[in-house]
Amino acid sequence: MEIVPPVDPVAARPRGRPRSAEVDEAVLAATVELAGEVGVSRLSMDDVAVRAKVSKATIYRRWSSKEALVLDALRGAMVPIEDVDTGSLRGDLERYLRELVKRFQSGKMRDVLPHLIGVACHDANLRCSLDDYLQTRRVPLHMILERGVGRGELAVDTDLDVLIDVILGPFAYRKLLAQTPIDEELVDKLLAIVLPNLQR
Amino acid sequence: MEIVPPVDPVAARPRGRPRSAEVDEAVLAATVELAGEVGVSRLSMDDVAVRAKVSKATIYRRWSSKEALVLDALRGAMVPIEDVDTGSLRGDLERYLRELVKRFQSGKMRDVLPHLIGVACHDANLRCSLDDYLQTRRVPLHMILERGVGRGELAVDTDLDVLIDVILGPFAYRKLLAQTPIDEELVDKLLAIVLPNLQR
Amino acid sequence: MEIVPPVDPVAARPRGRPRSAEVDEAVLAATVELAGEVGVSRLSMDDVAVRAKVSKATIYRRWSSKEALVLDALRGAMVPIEDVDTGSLRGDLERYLRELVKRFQSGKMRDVLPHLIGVACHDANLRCSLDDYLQTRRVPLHMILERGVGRGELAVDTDLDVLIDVILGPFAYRKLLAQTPIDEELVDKLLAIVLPNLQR
Amino acid sequence: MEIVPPVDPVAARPRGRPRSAEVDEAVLAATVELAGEVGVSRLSMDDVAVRAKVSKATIYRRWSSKEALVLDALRGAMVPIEDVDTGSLRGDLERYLRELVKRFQSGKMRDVLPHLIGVACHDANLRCSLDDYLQTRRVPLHMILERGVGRGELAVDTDLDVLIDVILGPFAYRKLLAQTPIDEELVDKLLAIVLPNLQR
DNA sequence: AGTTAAGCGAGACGGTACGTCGTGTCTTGTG
DNA sequence: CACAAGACACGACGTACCGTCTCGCTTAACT
Repeated sequence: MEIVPPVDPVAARPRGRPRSAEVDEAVLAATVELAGEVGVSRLSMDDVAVRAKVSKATIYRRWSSKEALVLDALRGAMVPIEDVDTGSLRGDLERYLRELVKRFQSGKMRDVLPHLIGVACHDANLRCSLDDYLQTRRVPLHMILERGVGRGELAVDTDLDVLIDVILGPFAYRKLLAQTPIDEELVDKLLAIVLPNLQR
Repeated sequence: MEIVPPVDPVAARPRGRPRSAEVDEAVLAATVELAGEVGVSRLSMDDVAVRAKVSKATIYRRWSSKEALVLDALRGAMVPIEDVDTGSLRGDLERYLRELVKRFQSGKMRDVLPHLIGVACHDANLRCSLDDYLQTRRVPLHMILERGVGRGELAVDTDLDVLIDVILGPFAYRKLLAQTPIDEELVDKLLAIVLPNLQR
Repeated sequence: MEIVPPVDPVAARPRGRPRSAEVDEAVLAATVELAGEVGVSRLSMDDVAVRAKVSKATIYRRWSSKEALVLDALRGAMVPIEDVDTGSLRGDLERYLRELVKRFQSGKMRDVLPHLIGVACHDANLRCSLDDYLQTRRVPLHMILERGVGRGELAVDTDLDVLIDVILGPFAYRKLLAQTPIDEELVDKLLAIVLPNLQR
Repeated sequence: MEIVPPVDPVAARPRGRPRSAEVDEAVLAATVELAGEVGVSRLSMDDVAVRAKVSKATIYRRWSSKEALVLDALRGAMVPIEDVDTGSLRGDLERYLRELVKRFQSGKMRDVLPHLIGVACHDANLRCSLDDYLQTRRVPLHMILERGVGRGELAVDTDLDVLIDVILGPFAYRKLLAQTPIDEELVDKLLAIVLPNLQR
């Protein structure tokens, strides 16, 4: 999303005044603050600029649109879930999903995703970044499931992608549509439904 | 979403000139047309008014915002799925989900939902109507599952609501987030995961 | 301005329900009140209708436009100045102008005229009624001046119309443009300038 | 009327991008054009914006309302009458008033004043600018009359302000109220009434 | 007494303009 | 060059007012 090209460590020394790193921080911080306060769709670039004590042009020099900025802020605010091998598929999944619940419960940037998916419908660039973002949730899950296959806990011909959809689907559904709570209970019941059927 | 209160079955005739039914039709039709042509977010109230040959004030008299209107149009465009008892849980579910797939595939109003859920985050009224809308999908499913419990195909202590989340979740996930295809294959694999003991 | 044709005492009996006289009063009263409170240009027909406890259609059945109504209200609020023969041109003029000053000082409907003249520019109907209204000020003056000619206090070839313009002009100027006070002092000084030059 | 504060002669350079002078010109020109074509009251800000190839927001950044804009345009369109000393009060006045007649006859912006004075009643800002505008007509007259006093053509104790009201009053009356012609004849007869002792 | 045409209250309606807001770009002067 | 400040084009927003209309009810005068 960033406009800045990947800087070649040597050569590629851009000419004039270098970009201030403080600006990036200030803008992202202001974005997170405002998104939390008024929601993403009522967050305006002018407000972000004022809050970050930065000019709008400076923001647009780094992010191509409001959504690009917000997505970047979201990504920054998203604490990754590292994949730990607990020795069993059930253990791995349980650990992973409990962590996921924690992420969902942390209030900040709550309505970011709902807003972004609407915009992503007609913004290929954002669409792409959003996919990218989603992978950070899918990838560890994929590894967990692969280990399960390796251990013989899952059939070799299981379609892991669909299985991931089935596992993450309820989270998406509750978050985006039903607005029902995402909690430990959901994890337990979800695993109770899905796991027994997967055992070899 | 309509502002008109539920009409008292007896008397309760509102006083002045009654609202024209043609206006409702024209506006909803124009909304569906425009949403299909340019997408929800590029649909403007001015355009709807022009297309429906209606004044903007008239639209706002009935719908409190663009989203309220669009949601109403969405509801009208949503063909319900009737619940048919095929004799088995698997049969019922399969039939229901295959119908659901068809609904998702029909292009019109495709990006309506993604747009609405962003707005519903800070619009209690819309939130409420959206919930209402979602029930249209959950209710028949609930009946199917209840029949399954009755037949002994599902354990009596199954949490049907979570099960519905698990069934509808992958659809929501693919539609709203992953943008991956929603097709017959998904139905097959989803059922294989959720109902393996009932398989064959 | 009234749409009702002058009723032929005999014949011309209109058929259906006769118009209510109370309505006329209530509407004119409401108009005067509101014009005094918020000014003519911020007075709206809807507000008048509410205040008079009357429907808008009923108002428009009697007056063709907001301005027609306001002009009618203005005319009703305008206390005429009767012409009294004091025996001398100076006496007549002085008396008349002092009365005129009183009329200008009475606050009600203060900004009616300013508003109407703007509208009259592109409303022939109103233009006509306005001329009519202005005559009620000019006619008595004309009589006074004619008596002056008769008494030999004015030259026979004096252009009375221009003279009236000169006498009323300063009032119009102060009222509409300069917003400077219209008081006894103005009368004295005006007569001091105009009268000596008119003596035969 | 301009929102820009009176620029401090020294420094006081405002910070951001300076306002474009072309915009002012384009907007004022468009206003004069449209006012001439359709009249002030049918002139809309949207039309002005389109004609001037400028955005509405830009117009509102400079003028607080339609009337403020129109008044500014009026002021620009008003060709001043310079004061020439012809050697006599009568000569000066005659020359000045004949020029004034020409201004009134020039069609452009004809109904601007009638429209503005209605609005000025409840718009202190506009009221103020209007007074300012009126001074442009009074000041030269005042100088003429002062010279008249200096020459002994007018009594030293003459109230010049009232005299100006008497001179300009008939113009205002005919223009705003009576809509009767403002021509050379008026000048002659007005002077005959006001300055008979100086005649011939 | 019943008929009938108009008056009337309520409020929907088309149309038009309003003034504001938000996005993303552009243009200054300054560091 | 980056940056702050803020002007700018574009386009949508939701509101307000005008004058007309469409209901159902009421009121008299005429049959």
